[in-house]
Amino acid sequence: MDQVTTSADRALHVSSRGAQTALRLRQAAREAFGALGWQGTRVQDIVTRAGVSHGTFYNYYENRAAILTELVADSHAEFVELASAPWDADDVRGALEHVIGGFLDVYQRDAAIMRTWLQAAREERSFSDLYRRSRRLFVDRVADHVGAVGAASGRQDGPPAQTVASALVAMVEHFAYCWAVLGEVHDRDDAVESLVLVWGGALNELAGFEIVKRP
Amino acid sequence: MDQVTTSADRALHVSSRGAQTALRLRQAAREAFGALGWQGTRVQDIVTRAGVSHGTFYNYYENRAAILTELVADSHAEFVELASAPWDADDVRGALEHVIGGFLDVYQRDAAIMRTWLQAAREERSFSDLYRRSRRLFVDRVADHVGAVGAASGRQDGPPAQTVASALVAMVEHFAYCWAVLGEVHDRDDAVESLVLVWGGALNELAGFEIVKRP
Amino acid sequence: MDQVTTSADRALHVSSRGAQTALRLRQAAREAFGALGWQGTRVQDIVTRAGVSHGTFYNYYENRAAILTELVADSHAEFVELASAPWDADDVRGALEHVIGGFLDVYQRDAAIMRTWLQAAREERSFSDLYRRSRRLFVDRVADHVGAVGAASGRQDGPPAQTVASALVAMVEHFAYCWAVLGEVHDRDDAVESLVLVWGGALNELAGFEIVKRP
Amino acid sequence: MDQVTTSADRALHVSSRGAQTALRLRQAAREAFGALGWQGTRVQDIVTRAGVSHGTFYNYYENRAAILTELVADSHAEFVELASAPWDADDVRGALEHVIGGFLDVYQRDAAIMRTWLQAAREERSFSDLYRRSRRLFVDRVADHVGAVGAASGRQDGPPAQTVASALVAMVEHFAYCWAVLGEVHDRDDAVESLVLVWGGALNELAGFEIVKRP
DNA sequence: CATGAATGAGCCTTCATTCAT
DNA sequence: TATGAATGAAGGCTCATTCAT
Repeated sequence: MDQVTTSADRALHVSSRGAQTALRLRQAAREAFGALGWQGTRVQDIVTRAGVSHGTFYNYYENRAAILTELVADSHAEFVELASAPWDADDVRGALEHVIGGFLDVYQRDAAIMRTWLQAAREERSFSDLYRRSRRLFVDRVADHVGAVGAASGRQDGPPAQTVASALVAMVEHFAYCWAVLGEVHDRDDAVESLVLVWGGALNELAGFEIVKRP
Repeated sequence: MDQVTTSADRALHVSSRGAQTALRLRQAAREAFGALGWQGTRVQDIVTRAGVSHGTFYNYYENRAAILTELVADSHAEFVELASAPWDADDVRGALEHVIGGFLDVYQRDAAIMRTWLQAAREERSFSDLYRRSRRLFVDRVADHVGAVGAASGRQDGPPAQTVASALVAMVEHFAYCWAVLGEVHDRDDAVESLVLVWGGALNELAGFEIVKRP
Repeated sequence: MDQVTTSADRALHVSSRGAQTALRLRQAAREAFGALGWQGTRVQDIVTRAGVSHGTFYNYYENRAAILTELVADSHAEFVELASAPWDADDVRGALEHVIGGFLDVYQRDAAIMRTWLQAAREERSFSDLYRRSRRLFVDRVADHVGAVGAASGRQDGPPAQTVASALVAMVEHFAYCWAVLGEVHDRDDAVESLVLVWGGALNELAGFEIVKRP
Repeated sequence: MDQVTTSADRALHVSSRGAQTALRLRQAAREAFGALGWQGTRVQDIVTRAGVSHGTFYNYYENRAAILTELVADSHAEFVELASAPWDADDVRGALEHVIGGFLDVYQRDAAIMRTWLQAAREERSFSDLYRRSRRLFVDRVADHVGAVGAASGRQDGPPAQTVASALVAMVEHFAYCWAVLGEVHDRDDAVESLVLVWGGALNELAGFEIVKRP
């Protein structure tokens, strides 16, 4: 009886026309967020780019955050995949190059969304939660490896694997941000080499021998 | 009506009463920004905390950005000092521990301002410029050292010093952010040890020998 | 392009399928208005309950008001019938009990519509006109009786029959509203007895003798 | 720290200028509500009449409902006073004339607000609660009297005093509404006489003798 | 007949900033 | 210097209604 109805009970958008419009809105949002940032983007900026009316937006998304959520989900999925990729224990350098290179590539391709995501994370809980979860995934995975290397070395006095892992992930992540979002100039392959060099140096320190060999 | 008002009316706030008010506003702003963030803080939030009227704010600061600029300047100065501190070339480990530890300490003490600064940097050019300059300072300094170490090793094939330096600074910086702002849990000394371990590992890689010795 | 559409396209809804849909819409509207009130009910709330699409509504009704008009017409017809029912002049008490009891019963059964009708009457002229006409019917009829009773008493100094009648009808009507719509708790038979008592008392006053006898 | 600030923390309006503006807003609201009703009145309609800007309204009232609440409070206070007035048990007719006449006068003077109040009561809980409380006050008071009269008569078989009282109050109230708000034409003194006649007739029925004598 | 996507006018509310006192 | 009232631009969101399929 007293059932509450939301604007979402309006449309399912299963038709091809509806799907088309949703797609155009997403693309328009991607452009708008990229150009104007999270705070700078008004719903108006999105619908103008999409060539639809203001009201149409609300047939598809509850608000500005909802559409960003969808865009972010795509990037997030790619990171999850990267973080879950198998790892060649016999070729640590190769594995590092692959994962770090992949990370930089995804980050650069989605730079606009990454920037917006991080902006939004400052004011909307859902985005910061997703960011934290995303980061967690990498840190935990890295901590496993770091812990294993440290344990194999037989030395007991090193710093916690979680802390080392947090530092390594922070490096890659923020380097990617400075490069892809802030526009710091680096050659992509130099970047991978540098990050692998640092990461490898850390592993060598922990292992006590050259677990990551010079190329 | 015929009372003359001079431009000195809105003056330098050198009187002790004016200075008092300005101080209270700055402290109130620090609190407000810390609690509500950059986008979340309205001028109202500041004046309420300062116990002054709305209009008074504009006697001292042009707008919300102006007061943050002052607060940020303090933190920035500390970073400049850190980045310019002398460097003991004979005790690289000790020097690293000192600078990195100092950085973490400043960051944590000023966590609220750092958070706000970075938020504001996403939408106001002046803050992002200051951030870039601040970061540049560290990166250049580190690049000098990294370059020197690499040059001493006699090897020509390593990655650019600027890129390696960017990665190392990104690591410390973003680790500090995750720790002090996002609330990731790490012991302070473990954090320093971890960061020094990674940084030292990188230098050792570049040097080709143990320039940074195990503790 | 060259397909011709005739006005018959939007036609009389005489087909069994059309009639079905119209019926479902009316029932859905009855539910929706009952649950959400006049201002609170959107076309969406009706079509959702009816299980038809948004556009379909407008194939049957011009707007929200049109469908309420139909629902209200039913209730109105019942009141007209009540107001026009024959009146047993020899058993005034019995006649009063019958009409007042009938009024309460109709009012309670249609409480949801009555509530909505009166809400809509505050902002749409057509509904308030209908309300006025409906009320007029009762008042005029009662005024006839009151006038007759007063005239029979031979006294000339009483208040106008129209005014007394207006008061009596207002009593029954608003009591019914408070009971059926606002949820004031009264036993149905006590209610009839109370209203008849007051009404009868008034007639006795006017008649100057016990035209309405104690039960 | 995380204290929430509302728009109400903005101004206290203790200055004469502020009080002036608040007064103008209230008068403007009275006019606007009177002319346009509850649903029909936009904040814009109020500020235009008051000759102030849109934003100014929100310096004084949280929203449209807040300003009506203040206006309604005045009328409500008058009803409370009426309902609490002393009652001359020796001159029931005089007492009835006084209270009923007073009620009609207040109702007519505040007709615009009464209309708006009742409109708003259909959709905002606070207004309907106030209405219920207001009505309750009268009904309870009347029920006491009706109960006393019934008890004095020694007859046990009458309807509940609460139900009779509800009917009597409903009569006066809705008659006043039809007269003052809907514009039904009645002479004020005839109206009082009619209502007293009915009310008195009811008391006489209950008492079993002429407790309310013919004038 | 049914569908549901598209439209856009319209209202509410916030808040940075100005300015007369 | 301090005050706080006034301003008004700006943006979010709703929902009745239209219309092509």
